[in-house]
Amino acid sequence: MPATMRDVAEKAHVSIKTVSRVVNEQGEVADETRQRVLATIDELGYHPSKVARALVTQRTDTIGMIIGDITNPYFFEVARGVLDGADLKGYGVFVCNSDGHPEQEIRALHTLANHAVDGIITFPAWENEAYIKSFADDHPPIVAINRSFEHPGIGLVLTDIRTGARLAVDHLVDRGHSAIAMLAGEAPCLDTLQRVQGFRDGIRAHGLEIGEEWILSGRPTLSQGHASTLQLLKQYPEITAIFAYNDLIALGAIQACHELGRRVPDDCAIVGFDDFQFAAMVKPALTTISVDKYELGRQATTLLLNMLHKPKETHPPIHMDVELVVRESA
Amino acid sequence: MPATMRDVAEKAHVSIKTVSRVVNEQGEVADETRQRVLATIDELGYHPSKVARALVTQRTDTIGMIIGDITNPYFFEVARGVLDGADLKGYGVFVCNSDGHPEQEIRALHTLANHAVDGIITFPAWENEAYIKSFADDHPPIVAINRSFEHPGIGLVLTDIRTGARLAVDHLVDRGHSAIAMLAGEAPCLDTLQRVQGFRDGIRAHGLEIGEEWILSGRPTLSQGHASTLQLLKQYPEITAIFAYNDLIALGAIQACHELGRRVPDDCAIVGFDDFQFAAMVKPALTTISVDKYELGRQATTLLLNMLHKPKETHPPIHMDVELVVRESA
DNA sequence: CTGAAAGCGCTTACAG
DNA sequence: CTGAAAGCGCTTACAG
Repeated sequence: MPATMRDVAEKAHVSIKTVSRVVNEQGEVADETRQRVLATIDELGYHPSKVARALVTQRTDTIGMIIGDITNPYFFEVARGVLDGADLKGYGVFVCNSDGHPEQEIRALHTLANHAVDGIITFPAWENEAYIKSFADDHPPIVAINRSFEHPGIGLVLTDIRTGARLAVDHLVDRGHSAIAMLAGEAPCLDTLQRVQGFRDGIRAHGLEIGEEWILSGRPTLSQGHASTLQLLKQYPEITAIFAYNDLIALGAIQACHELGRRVPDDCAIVGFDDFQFAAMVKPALTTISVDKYELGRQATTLLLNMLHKPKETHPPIHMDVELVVRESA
Repeated sequence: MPATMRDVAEKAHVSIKTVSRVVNEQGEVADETRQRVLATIDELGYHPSKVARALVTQRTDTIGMIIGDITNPYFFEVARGVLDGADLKGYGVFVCNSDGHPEQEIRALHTLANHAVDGIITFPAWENEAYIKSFADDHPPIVAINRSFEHPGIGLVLTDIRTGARLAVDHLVDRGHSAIAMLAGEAPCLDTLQRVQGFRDGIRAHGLEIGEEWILSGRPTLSQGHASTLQLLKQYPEITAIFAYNDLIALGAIQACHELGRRVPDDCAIVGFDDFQFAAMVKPALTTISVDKYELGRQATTLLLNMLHKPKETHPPIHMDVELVVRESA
């Protein structure tokens, strides 16, 4: 039985509308009246109901975030940025987990819509491109991270992944490697495509030749990285360097190297991607491509809120830079 | 302009109430009518508005979660369990971040209440004990993790921390150590208290004597662990083993040992707490006290939902076991 | 500067 | 088996 606006109104001997006015700091209210209402609000411990307000304004002051793989630390670092960015602007965050399944992402999209979030931030499954575009037509704005889903109502935050992959290859070549393999992500996803493009850019620029069979796809997990590396190095022992889709895969690759008696980086150099929270703490410390994930989350939130508040304007994609961080693994 | 219940009703030539009945699967509806309504719902792509429903039922099918330190992987592993547990029961999760500040936690509590979440899961700041208890009196149920806040409306999930600390000491003594220091957490918090108790239990049981100056308090972060260890080992070089409040602190301690030219575990053994996601991947791999954080999150959610659905019943605290995991650091 | 009425999109008794 | 009325707690024009 928390106090309602009517309770405040009665106790303060004003109309409900006047209470609403002082709560929302809108319209002129006599100073004396305002003080009385404020005092009553305080006395009753009144907090306006967001639910009731939402029903009429159609805004909930809430954004939804769909996280792909919740065990991947990358997402949590982005999530931090989103949470902070939203909080700063008075928005709450409703979190869903798609576990990387396209159908679950669609379910999450509707869960969020039913809860009437004002906007959504997601790392869409590439399979959902068409669905999300049509979803955006009659739903709140969406910010898609690392996807080129150009469409009205969809804002884009894009990491310069291709350049990152290129930097990785350049570094490996610098260190004298020419037999460089790649552990890619899952197939036709932009994250993977751009890494592969950057990888090929580098290989080509340095006049190397790499067979397709040295580019392996797989889930972006530690165990996948482990398994793929085992397979790769057994089949092609001549490989001396690996560029991994992300740090988790790189970690798995390092484990595999240990098991195969290959020292990292001496017998096999490994470059990761993301520069996740513990990249510097593992053994050997990861050489990796760094992305400012927190800032990415912040930017995504800023973009989304801009889209909410200025729906008429165009909101160009935001680009995030990458950086090579050299540690021990390559 | 998503379809409303009235739109469906008009198009299907029934009353709004009948639509409500089929949506909620309550009451008898003629089969033919139901089919017609269902078809119309599908055709219009109708989704019931959670906010309208919430206004009348006073339930939002949403729980709130307040995360302490969002950079600490411990919380995210718990969060995964909460997210999954809630999703399984059709609940959404509204996430707030308190950053470990008591005032921010209070703010988060009210944000969640204003959004009318049905219940709240939090790792309360010990300073907020009184506040949270009185908050619980006229607000939705709360589940507090690792706090002995016994109070109506507050459910408890408690990790057997004291035993964990004891196991750590036993292990260190087993390995021949007698000069054992402790890097505790922040002062009068239950997490710290119980670890210190368990630590003293072990020291006493093995007939050792440890001065108070070998028990250092500090924030549960890597950099704090680093700084404290530097200070500790410079001042008391006779120390050969450290029990750390959590894995982050343990990691910092390991770094510090490296810098001081002390090998881990030979010159200084280190035991952590939590068994976080990368405990096995760091160098050296962490010996630590393992807690099933995911399960903890699941249990907390189950408890909260039970409290929601069976408010009359008593809901005894849930206890989580711990386990010693021996790796390389001790 | 302040208020009475209508309505946001649902559900809850109450009838029929 | 189905419907008309009231109301959840607010805000939005519209008056005065």
